[in-house]
Amino acid sequence: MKIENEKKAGGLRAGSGRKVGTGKFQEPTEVIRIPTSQKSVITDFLSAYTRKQHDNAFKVDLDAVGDFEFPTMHHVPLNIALFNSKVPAGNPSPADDHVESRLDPSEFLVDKVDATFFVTIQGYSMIDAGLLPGDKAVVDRSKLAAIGDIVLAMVDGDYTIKTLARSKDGLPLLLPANKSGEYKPIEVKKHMQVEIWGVVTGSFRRYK
Amino acid sequence: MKIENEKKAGGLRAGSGRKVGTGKFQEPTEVIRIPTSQKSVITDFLSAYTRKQHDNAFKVDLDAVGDFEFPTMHHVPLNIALFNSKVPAGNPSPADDHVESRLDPSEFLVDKVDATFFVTIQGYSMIDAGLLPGDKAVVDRSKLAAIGDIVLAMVDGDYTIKTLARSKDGLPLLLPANKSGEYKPIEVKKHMQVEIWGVVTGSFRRYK
DNA sequence: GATTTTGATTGTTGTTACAATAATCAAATG
DNA sequence: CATTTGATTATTGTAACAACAATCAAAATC
Repeated sequence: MKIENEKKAGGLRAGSGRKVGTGKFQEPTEVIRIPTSQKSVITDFLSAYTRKQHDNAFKVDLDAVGDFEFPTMHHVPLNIALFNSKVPAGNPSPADDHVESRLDPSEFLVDKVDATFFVTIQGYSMIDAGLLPGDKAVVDRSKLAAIGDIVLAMVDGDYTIKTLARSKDGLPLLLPANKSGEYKPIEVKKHMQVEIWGVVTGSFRRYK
Repeated sequence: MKIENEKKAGGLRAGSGRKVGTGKFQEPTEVIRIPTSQKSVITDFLSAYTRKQHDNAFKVDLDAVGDFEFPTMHHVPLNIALFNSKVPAGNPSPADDHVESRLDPSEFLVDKVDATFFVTIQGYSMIDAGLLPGDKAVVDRSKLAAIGDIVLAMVDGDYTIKTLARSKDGLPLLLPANKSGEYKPIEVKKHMQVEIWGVVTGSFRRYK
């Protein structure tokens, strides 16, 4: 037996309904079309982005939870000879002695695969640190930035790589490494939106 | 008055219709939902990606005989999270060089494993080429050295890394890359024992 | 009066559907 | 033989959707 309108606990409520920003991205979304081959790349980027959003929102240690993760690197280990350039005169052969050690660039450069990403350097602001345009900077999100570290920071929406320092009044300072003086230090003021995304732990490049 | 089937130049044609891969991305696409704030970042990434696809199209066409196939030469698992640094606001220049697809540093740096070794840089003679003391230079012995290449040479029993050039009289010249003038070019004379050991194809370092 | 239940309401999200456009083919035309 | 033509199929941006999740305050219950 069904009686209509017998009970009505619900109904029209002013201001009811789900609130904006309660979704995965905590902000409005939209739909775009992408090439299939780049889907995983973009979803990786977005998972990193959402992770950051959640980090900032809750300030909890998500590493313990392990919900979010970068793809694991299926890496084929290489072991390539590293030579000491002070090889004594004579006829040294790379196949023989004088091998300082054997190393794999990926293992050498990357500590935590799931906390590491690469950024391509633009501009000459860090040239004195040996970072040229086009170089790939290895960024480790898991490391705590210390004074003197080269860091990837987002300042008012733009990414920049600078040396982290502290000004006399205690506020953070982002220093370029370019003697020319073309690039100015960024003093972090209260009103600025600055976030340290990670510490630059290494770099690599190709010449040819 | 309409007469049906008066003229029909068209009609069913086997194999007719638009071909796959004729779109902007030259590959299948799909739809994903993204946070609105990241739309420009992702569209930048995609525009740079399509630009690269088009650049490569020439090479592909040369040896592509059968259907459409991408040169899966590096089907080797290469990974690590993408990051695409945002193009500075107000700068509409295409972001080609900021595109990072998944990257394995070892794959990126080493072409022929058997012909590659590493040398640790000492001294500041190549600092303007971005080679600092302690950096690991990637040396490929299989590549032919050309004028302008950074090479590992053995001069009278000592190893040195310099830029290969040619002097006015046609003899090889090994140029340092250091504006300070502290390091002098090495003019290769007849009586000298000079051997090019390989071409420096890349480098890498750790900061922390 | 305080707490819990309830149903309408609204945002989220992954997917599908669609319409306009673009590319392609071979028969028909000239 | 070159051009026109209309059917055909892919592309692509967007709209629509369905299932779900979150929220509210009235109603029911304690």
